[in-house]
Amino acid sequence: MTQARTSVTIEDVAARAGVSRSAVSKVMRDAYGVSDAMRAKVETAIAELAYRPRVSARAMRGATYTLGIEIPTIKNPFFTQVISGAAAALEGTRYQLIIAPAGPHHDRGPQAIQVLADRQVDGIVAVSTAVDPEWLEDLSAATPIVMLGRHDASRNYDTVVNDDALGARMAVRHLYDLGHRDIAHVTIDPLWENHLPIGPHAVRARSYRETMAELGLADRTRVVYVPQEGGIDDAALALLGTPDRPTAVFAGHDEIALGVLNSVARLGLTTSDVSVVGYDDSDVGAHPMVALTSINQSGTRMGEIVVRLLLERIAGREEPVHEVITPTLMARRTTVPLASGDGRQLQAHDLPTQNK
Amino acid sequence: MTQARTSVTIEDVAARAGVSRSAVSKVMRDAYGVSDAMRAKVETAIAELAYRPRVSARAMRGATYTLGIEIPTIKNPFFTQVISGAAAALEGTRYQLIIAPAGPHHDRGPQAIQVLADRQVDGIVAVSTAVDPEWLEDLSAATPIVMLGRHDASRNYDTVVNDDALGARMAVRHLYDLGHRDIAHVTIDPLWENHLPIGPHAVRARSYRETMAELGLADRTRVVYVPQEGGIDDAALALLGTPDRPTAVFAGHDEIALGVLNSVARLGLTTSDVSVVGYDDSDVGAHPMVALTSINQSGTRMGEIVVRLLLERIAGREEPVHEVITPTLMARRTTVPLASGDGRQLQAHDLPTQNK
DNA sequence: TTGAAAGCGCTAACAC
DNA sequence: GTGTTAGCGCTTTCAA
Repeated sequence: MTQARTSVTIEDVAARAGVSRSAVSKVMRDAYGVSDAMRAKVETAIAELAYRPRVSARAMRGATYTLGIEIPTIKNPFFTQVISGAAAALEGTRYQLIIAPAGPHHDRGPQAIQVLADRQVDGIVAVSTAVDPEWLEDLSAATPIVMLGRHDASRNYDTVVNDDALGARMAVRHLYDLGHRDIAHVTIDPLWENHLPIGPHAVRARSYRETMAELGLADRTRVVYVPQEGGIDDAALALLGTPDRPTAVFAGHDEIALGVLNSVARLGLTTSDVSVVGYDDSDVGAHPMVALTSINQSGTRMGEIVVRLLLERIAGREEPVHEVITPTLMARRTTVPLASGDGRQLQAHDLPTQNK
Repeated sequence: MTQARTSVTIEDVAARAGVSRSAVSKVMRDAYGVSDAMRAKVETAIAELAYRPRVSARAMRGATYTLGIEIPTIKNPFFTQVISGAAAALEGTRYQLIIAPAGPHHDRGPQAIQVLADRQVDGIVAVSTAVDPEWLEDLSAATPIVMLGRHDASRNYDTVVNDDALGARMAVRHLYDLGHRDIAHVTIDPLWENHLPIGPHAVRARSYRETMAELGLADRTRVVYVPQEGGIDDAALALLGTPDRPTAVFAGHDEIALGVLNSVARLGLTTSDVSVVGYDDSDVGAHPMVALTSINQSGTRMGEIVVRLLLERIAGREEPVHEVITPTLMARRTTVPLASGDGRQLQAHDLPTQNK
C-alpha cells in the first residue's frame, strides 16, 4: 500500500500541465521565453502536486543554490553570531545555508570544508585557518570561497578579517591604563591553527607581545595555551593558583575569558584581584551578571559581509577582495584599576604611570 | 590557463587505474567482488588524483551518507548541545551532519526541514514542533525522521523527548519548598509552536499550571509570553517592574532565565528579591558567576540517541520508537529561600505571606 | 514560443 | 572477478 520513497518529478509536473519537461524547467528558473499561459499552467501543476525539485539532480547540470559555512565549533558564540549574520543576509534570496561544524578535533577543518565541496555547494565560507594554502588554491579554483579571519591574501579567494593586532593592542593598553603591569595572555593552542601565523589568535598573541614590549613590559610577558575545547579551567587554575599570578589576563576569546573568571571564582578571588579582558563581545559576556570587558568584532556584520562577497563571486567577480573590520573595546566590570579596594568593587587611586 | 571548475570524476580514476568505472565504484563502497590487486590499483589512482565522489551524483542512485538536523535557532545553547551529541555519535561512521537553522521567523521550521529533504539527506532530525502532522507523515514516508521534543506518537517517525511535565513540576516544587508562593512562568510565545499542545514549552506551561493548582496556588498562576528572539528583556521588565511582582520565576528555558536575571539586575534587585529557575542547564547558566538553578535534560545525550535511532531506521527498522529522558534539577544560587537574610547579598524584610 | 534529446557523475543489475 | 549498460532527475543546447 505504501507507495513510499517515490516522489513527484519534473516529468509528472510536465504531464499534469500537458507540456514538456524543459518547459517546466524554464518556468522554475524563470528563464527567458515562456508564455504567460504556459507559466500559469505549469505553476498550477507544481502547486497541485507539491513538486519540489531535487537539489542533487539540479546540481549535476546547474547550481544548488546552497551556500556552505564551515566553523571550528558550534560552541563558540562568536561563530553563531557569524551564522546569524550570514543567514540574515541570505533572507529574500533563493540561496540556502548549510552548516558544517569541524568539531573538537583540531585537524578537522579541511574535512568539514570538503564535506561542503562534496555536496556541490555554490560557495563556501570557511573559518578554520588550519588549512593548507595549496589545497585552498585548488579548491578555490573550483568553488568560490571566502575565508574568515585569515590574515593572508590570495588571488583566488576573498578574506574578511578583524584587525586583530589592533584589538589585542587595545586590550593590553586598557589594562595598562588601569595600572596593570603583570598582564598574561591566555589563548588557544597554536596546534589548532596548524602553526600558521595567519590565524586570528596567532595575530592577537603576536600583537600582545609587541604591545607589552612597547610598554616596557617584555619581561612580564606570559602566554598560556589551552586546548580548543575543555581544559580551559585547568590551565587557568594553574596560572592563577601561584603566588606570582598576574594581576590581569587578556584572553584570546570570550569562552576562554569565562573559563578564567570561573577559576578566579573557584580560587576565592574576585576581579579586584585579577582583571580579565575577552575578545568577541559575546552575549554571555555582555550579560550584567558577568559584565565581561571585551573586544567587539561584530560577528553579525562579518557574516553579512561574507555572504555579500560570496554572492558577488558567484555573480562573476574575479578580483579578490580583502575586508578589514575595526574592533571596539567594550569596558565593563571585569577590568578594575590595580590595587583598588572596592565599592561596587572599586575606588580610584592614582597609579604609578611609568611612561618613558 | 585556468582549467578551473572541472574536477576529477570516477571515469578519470578508472582510466588511470586501467579498470572500469564499476570497479572503482565497488572499491569505493567496498562492495562484494573485488580482487586485492584491483583494490590496490584503484586506491592508488584515487589517492594520486585526489578523487572525491560527488555527493549529488551519488544521490541520484544511492545514498548521500548525510544526516540533516533542523533547529529553531542556533542561538539557543541547548540546540548546540544536541548538535554536539549528534556529531559525536556520528564519529567513526561514514555519515556526515549538516545543519539547517530555521532562523528568527517562527514559521520557518518546515522550510528548514524541506531544505534538508530537497538535498536528499538520508535522514532528518527535526526540532521544530510547528509542523503540520499530515505534512510530516508524508515526509516521513519518504525519509527517516526523528522528532526531538515532540510529545506525540506516530507510526512513521521516532521521537525523543524529555519528560517536560516532570521537569516543570520539579522546578515549581523546588521554589515552593523554598517558601515561594508567587511563582510566575515566563515562556516563549505559543505562536512559535503553532498552538500545538505537543511542544516542550506547551507541556511545561501546562504542567506549571497543574502543579500550581495542586499546591493550592491556582490564583497565583501567571504566565508571560516572550517572542522567540529578542524582546525577553522588555517582557521581564514589565513583569518585575510592578509592585505585585512575583517572588520567583520559572523560565521556559535558560536563555529566558538569563533575560529575567538581566532585568532583575537592571531594576536594582537581586535574586533575594526574585528567585529564578531555568530549563536546559546550559553551560552559561552553570557558570559560577551566574549559577543559575536549572532543569537538566542533557542535550548531548539526546543528540546521541537521536542519531542512533536514525541509523537504525536507515538500516531498516520499521516500528517506531519513542524515547523519554528523565530530567534532573540542578539547584544553584539563583534560587534562595523566601525572606531569607544572608551574607552574600541581601537584607531581610518580612513579607506578608497570605496563605489560605 | 515550445519540445526533443543529450548528457552531468554515479550505482546497480546483469553479462561475460 | 570484471566490464557493459541503463538509467536517476534535472538543465540546456538546438531544431522545429
